[in-house]
Amino acid sequence: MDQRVNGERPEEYDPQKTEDKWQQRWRDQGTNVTDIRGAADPYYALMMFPYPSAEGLHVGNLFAFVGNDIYGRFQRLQGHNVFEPFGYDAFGIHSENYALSVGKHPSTLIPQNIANFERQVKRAGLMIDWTHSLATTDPDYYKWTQWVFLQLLKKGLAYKKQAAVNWCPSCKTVLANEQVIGGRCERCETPVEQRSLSQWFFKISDYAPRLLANLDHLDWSESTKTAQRNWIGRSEGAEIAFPVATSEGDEVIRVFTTRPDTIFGATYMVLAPEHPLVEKLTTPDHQAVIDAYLERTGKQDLVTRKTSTEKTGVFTGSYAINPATGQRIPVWIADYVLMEYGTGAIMAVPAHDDRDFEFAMLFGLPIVRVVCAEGDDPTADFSTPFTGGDDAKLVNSGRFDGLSVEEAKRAIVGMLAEKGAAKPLVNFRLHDWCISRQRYWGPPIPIIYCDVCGAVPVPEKDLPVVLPYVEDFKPDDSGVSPLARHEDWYHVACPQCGARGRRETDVSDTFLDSAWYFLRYPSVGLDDVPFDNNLTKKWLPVDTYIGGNEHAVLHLLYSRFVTMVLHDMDYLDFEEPYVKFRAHGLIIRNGAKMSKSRGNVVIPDEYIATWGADAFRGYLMFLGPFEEGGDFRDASISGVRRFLDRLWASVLTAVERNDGPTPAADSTEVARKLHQTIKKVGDDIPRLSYNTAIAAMMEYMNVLRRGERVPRREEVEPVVQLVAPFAPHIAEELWERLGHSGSIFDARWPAFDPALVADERLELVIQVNGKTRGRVHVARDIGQDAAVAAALAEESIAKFLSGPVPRKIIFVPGRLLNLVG
RNA sequence: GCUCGGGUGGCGAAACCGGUAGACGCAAGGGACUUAAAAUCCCUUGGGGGAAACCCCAUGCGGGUUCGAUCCCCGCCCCGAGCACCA
Repeated sequence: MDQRVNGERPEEYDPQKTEDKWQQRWRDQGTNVTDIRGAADPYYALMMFPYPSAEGLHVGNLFAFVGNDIYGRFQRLQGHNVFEPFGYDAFGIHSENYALSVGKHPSTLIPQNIANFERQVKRAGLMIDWTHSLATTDPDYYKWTQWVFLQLLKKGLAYKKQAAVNWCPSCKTVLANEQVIGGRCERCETPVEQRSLSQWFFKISDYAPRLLANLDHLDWSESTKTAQRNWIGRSEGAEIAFPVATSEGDEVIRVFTTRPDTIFGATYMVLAPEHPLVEKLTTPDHQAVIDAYLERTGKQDLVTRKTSTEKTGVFTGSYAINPATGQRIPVWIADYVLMEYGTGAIMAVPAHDDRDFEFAMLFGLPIVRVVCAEGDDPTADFSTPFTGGDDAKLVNSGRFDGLSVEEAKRAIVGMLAEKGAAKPLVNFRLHDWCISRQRYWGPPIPIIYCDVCGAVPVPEKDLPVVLPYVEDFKPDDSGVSPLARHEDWYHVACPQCGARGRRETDVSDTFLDSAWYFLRYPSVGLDDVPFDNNLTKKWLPVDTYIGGNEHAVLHLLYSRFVTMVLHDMDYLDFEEPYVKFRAHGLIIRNGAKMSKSRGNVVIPDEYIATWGADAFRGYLMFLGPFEEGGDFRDASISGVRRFLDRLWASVLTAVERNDGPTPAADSTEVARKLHQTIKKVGDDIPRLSYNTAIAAMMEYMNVLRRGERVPRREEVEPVVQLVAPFAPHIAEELWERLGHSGSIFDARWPAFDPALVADERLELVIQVNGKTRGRVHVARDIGQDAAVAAALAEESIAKFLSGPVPRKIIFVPGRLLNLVG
């Protein structure tokens, strides 16, 4: 080493040794245990808990955890009592499918996986309070998951209905809408079929307006909020009644439309195949065709239905009356109209809707144009529907001709409303949350069916309904959970009347487990309440939440919903669970997605063994912006490791240094850089701009080590503190060697001197006609006239001006001077 | 198709409010140390021109606004993620 002081080779940095030592000490001294009851200044830094897979911790998980850990450690250095808990989302289809594939029971596999995860997470040096960890599979935990179900039931927000549900023929279970991706099962990609089963639902749709409105006030990643807005899917429009033409009764077809202004162009109607009026409206001569169509569409799986672009449909033989024109229009059935949205029926306006246009062209139905762009000929032929345009005006619409689209919407709904034929309506795409799973590995839904009393909730005092050990937990085609095979468990007395009863055999969706876990963490260990009132007041809502955007619409929406319900039932005094949420980016490997099949998955253990946890953490944070993710390249880790090596060497030499004179000018430059770095890192961490924070520290080390000078203690000590959130082990070790006792995380973040942050001399950029032509050294507070004089004094700058004096001067104090001329 | 990101050297990236484009790091080349190698340290490194001082070009493409555009506006192209017949 160049910087050795007395000729001896300084001790080399040995990450394994340092990291073992400090992990041991943290454990022994309870460094990371939060004073849950006594904390004066609580800060809840939460990361999404993982599903403990058999493969172990993925580098993507670790990326998220480290990002949160840095944030949490930084908050602690600011003086907060930081609570950074960890747990496992251990129930669910992933675990069960894996257990099936290796022929073992999940109740033996999951504890193994958790032990492995815990080892890996500890090796990474996260500031986790292990005295408050949980697994959703603990009866102590799912007791309260069942309790949450009972609260929703009590509030009238849980109900059972026979419904067409998404059925995965491979996993042999019902899937929530969110688990169906492009018509396929999100786990196994098998095309999803429709099945009719009796299922438990949560009325999340009742909360749609609030779930949407609150988003405006949340400090969340914008991309996540957008995803939720789209998922909730608010549309403003009107419900309009079309009387059926031939019926002697007063049958009407109700439709939802966002374009009531186009009603004069509604030339036919379409019902979804499952629409209840189909039977009534089918005329005898069309019966055979309709039956054949229903037979065909009923059997279709979701992939065919959702990916086929071709329109199909049949005429019922019946007509309805367009309430605007009074004309008879045919009523068709087609599967491009969905029963789940709106009323399951539409008025078709082929001239102004892509789908209706395609359908009308295919079946030769009339197309009437009722909206035109300004100056267009309404009678001209057209080959594509006209769906919008700011200057659009109504035509062929009687007394509404000439109105703009917005005016016409109001006027036409107003006119129809007077006749009782329409009302303004807001629709949401968000469907109720189906929580029933005909599977084994989940918390049993706490319901008992009694022949006398019907569906009876299990009394809260009898919770948990323990998931019994079932040797053969393989799901089958019956649509009944494997739990029904456990006779002793299945048969039970009715808690109300004592008559013979049977347990509900479905378990609940994994997303219910994770919808409330953040409420439990502070209260882990308490068995008489799901969450203690005082602890909840102290710690919640969560201060910062970090996780992946893959949960933007699933977990994050459900946990908001459950929190709102518990708030409405006076269990919580807040209705939004996460004050601040940031979605981290995705890590790819050498430009490609990581996947097992590509064989390019980064296993953290190997890298940590080679480079040390601190260097690995640092590299993960350095490879790209935290919120955007980045490209993991093996060769690049050495850069961060070299930085730590240099920090180590510099601190050791500074400690050994015999204090001699340091050139004044030099140390001033170092001091300025140091204070600028303290400011920069302190600004960057709260913005999650970890990559630039690390770059700033590297830059400082480069300045510090320039030339032959030996660094002074006060020049390295603050850097050790800055680096602590990123590389906690080496920071602790160096802190100790600098003569401190106790954890560096019980010290305070260093302050910077504002006077040193600002350079006194300024390199003013001189532009001529917007092009940089030079820079001059001037006093920081130089005025415009002096700056211009200084610039013109430079021949290399003045020569670019066409005349002796600039025509125009733009002066940005402290930044630049632009001379035009 | 719709929504949201993104496109900057050989590579990962930076530029925070419209003001020095490429910080920091990797890789590469050269040098020092070494019997040698590794490690370490120092130097060079967007492209083109020039002996040099310097000059020109350059942030996916084409326009525009501006004294000045990676940044704002209009029109395209490409990549990624999500949603997808939602009336």
